Amino acid sequence: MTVLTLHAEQKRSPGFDDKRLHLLKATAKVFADVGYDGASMRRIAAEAELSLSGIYHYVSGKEELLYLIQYHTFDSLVTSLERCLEGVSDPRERLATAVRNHIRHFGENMHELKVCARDLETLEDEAYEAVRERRHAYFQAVHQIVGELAPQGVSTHHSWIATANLFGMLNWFYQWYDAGRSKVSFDDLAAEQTALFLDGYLAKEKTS
Amino acid sequence: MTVLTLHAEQKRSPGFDDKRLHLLKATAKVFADVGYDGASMRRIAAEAELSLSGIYHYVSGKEELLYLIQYHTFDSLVTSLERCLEGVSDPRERLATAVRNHIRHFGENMHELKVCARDLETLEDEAYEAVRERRHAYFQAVHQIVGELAPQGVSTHHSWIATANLFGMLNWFYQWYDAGRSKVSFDDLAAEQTALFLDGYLAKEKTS
Amino acid sequence: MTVLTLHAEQKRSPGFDDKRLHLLKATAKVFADVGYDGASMRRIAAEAELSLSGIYHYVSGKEELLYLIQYHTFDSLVTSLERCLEGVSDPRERLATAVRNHIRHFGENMHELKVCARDLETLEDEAYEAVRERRHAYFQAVHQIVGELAPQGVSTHHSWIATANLFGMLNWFYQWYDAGRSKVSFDDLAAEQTALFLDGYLAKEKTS
Amino acid sequence: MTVLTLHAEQKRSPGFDDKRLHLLKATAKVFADVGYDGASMRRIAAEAELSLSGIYHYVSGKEELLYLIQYHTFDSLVTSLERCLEGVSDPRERLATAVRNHIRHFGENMHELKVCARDLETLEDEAYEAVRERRHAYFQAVHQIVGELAPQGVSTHHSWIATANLFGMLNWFYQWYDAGRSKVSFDDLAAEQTALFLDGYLAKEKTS
DNA sequence: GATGAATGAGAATTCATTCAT
DNA sequence: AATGAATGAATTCTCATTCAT
Repeated sequence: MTVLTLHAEQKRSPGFDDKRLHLLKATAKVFADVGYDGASMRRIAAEAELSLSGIYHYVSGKEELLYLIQYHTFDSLVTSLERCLEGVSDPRERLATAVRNHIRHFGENMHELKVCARDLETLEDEAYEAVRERRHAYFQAVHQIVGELAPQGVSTHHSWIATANLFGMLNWFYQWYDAGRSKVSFDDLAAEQTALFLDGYLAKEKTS
Repeated sequence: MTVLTLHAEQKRSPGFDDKRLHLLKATAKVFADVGYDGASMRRIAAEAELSLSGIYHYVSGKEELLYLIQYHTFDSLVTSLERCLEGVSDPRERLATAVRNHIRHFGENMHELKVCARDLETLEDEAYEAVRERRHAYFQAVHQIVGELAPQGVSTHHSWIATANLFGMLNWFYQWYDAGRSKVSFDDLAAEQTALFLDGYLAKEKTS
Repeated sequence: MTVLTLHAEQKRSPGFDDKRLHLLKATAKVFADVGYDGASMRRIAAEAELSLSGIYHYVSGKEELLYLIQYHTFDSLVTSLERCLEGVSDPRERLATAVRNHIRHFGENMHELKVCARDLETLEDEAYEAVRERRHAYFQAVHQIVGELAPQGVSTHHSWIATANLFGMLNWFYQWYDAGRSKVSFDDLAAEQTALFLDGYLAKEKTS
Repeated sequence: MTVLTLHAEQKRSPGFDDKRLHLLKATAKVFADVGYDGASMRRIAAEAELSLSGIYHYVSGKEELLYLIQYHTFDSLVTSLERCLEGVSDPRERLATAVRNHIRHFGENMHELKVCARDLETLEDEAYEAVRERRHAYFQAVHQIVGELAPQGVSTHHSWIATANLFGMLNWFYQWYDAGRSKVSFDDLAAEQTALFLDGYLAKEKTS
């Protein structure tokens, strides 16, 4: 697969990247709806308002579509997290920031995140590894924030599992959050999840 | 679709149900590995050591396979939860029991649970509704336990979201738990997750 | 490619091999007409009076069709040559026998031979090697006969090139022989080619 | 198809014909490698270092590429044969000259000749006829030389078949001649083939 | 003169399913 | 009860070609 090389800069005509982004957005929508395997190139083409073969001008195939979506998503998460954390030093506040960043990103790019959750194991070989690297970079960034919350002698193992559970809380919400009907704003939800993680359900209730 | 009627008792030859169970187990393994859409009946047949057309003796088609796996899974969760809770009255202990039950079930039926998480929205119409009903029954049972933890005036809305987050924590673990390598036992993990939910990360760390 | 393993015995239902042979005949006709690349599976299916997907019951794909035709052809040539040569010891007569065998085979299986000539370099890897081995076995058998014609100190290099030229004469005839119109019988043609090779054009003319 | 009209002079910009020749050379290489049907315009463009659509400035389409290559090849053979034969009157020497001319041409334009051998029947209608006319002109020229070798009462039928066999010998060599490895020079090969045709294998061996 | 974008037609192949046996 | 044969529909992808720029 030459998926990776395609990610490298290939200056093409102006507007090329815009249209490609448009295609990726449309694809994410379809993938989110019916999954990678359930999605047909025909449907993607329809969603992107392109001809079926037109897709292959922007992308080498279905796999590359998935790759670009996933890589881009995790890369954005890493980047935006770094930016959000600048100048924030209080450990609790750092966690709150990370959760808020995650949930906002989720809310604004629900389709993409869903694709990252559902079809994480679909890619293979180099493409899988490239996504995995970004994903781990993001996980480690959050893991470090969690670790710094309780510095005195908490094992890495403990904080690792806690981080994994935190991500469970955060990521699962695509399963129950229905943008249209829900009455919780993203920031409120993030605050609630931060509190739940930091102080637990009962403690939180006392203070709320 | 006549998926639902097929679930009703149709006494066939002796051993029929055993073989059907065997088929469902094999199917769950394949679905868990490559997803519903990615799975071919041929591969399922191979995994179940049946001929391709032999499958259609036990089941009306691919959709019914998914239906039976999902319905059975949520139904088992509801049933086993009820049995586990018998005689347990302390609210915290009831939650611990529920979590333990969930995680044990998860651990022993990882394939099926993964199929329930990944391909939740694949079924349609009656089959979807039937599964949804069992799923909600299970959710409500746990939701009630959560609600009873903080009886004085916590809004249903709050406890609902807390329950959803709890399920996120619990269900996400198929994404990171590698049966072979992990050093946490299921019960230890359940205990940790219960503590995390009840007292939060910091509180837990103090007492551990 | 699993092309080679498929050639191994796989006892299937009775009649399977008959139908497969029928398919191969039809395929050879199409390949001979428009070449391997120019042939569509649709057209092959039509020629074989099978549904498009029905082909895939007998054969793993287009490549295997080509492989089976070519392997079978060279294998038959080797086998029939051996049988024809039994009990023939005069060197000139042995050559005449070989040429006659070749041309008869050609005449009766024009399509297949054409496919062997035109699309010799299409197959790859193991399939190519397997065909090549049979092809070389056949070439060597004829080469040996040629070598035995002039035993006293003719270099292998000379006899090799002479054999190659002989095959040129023999094989090229699919380019000019039109079964319908031609007035030469296969055996007459073979005799003429043998004489040409052995004695040259002028010598032959003197005696004819 | 307007293939034929395009061959007529259409004075375009200076350098046009040079570039077109370059394109034809590149095309012949690709056609020789993978055949007409196996060749894609994309690959031809890459080989010619042109943009895909740039090809259509020089040529009306894929078919015309094949047409030009084949027509040009047979036309060159006719022309160069005529020139070579000037002043040569000995019948045997005339044949030797014709063979030498053919093999030299072959050696220097292996790709083109291969395309003429393999994809002879691909063109249709007018384009096919135009090539066929040149091809026949060439065949007849050689046929006449062969006929003159044994003037006294050899039937045209006999000499026709002998000529066809001669062409078999000559043309087949693209199947076995590997420019890199072979130790025979083109002229030596031509001499050997002339001798083989004139005196046969055994006679030749006596004198060599 | 040259090319990137775009596309309709068609390619090989796989799919879930049916049915005669 | 069980299965091999068969198929229509749909899959991803490539093709030669056109056209606006």
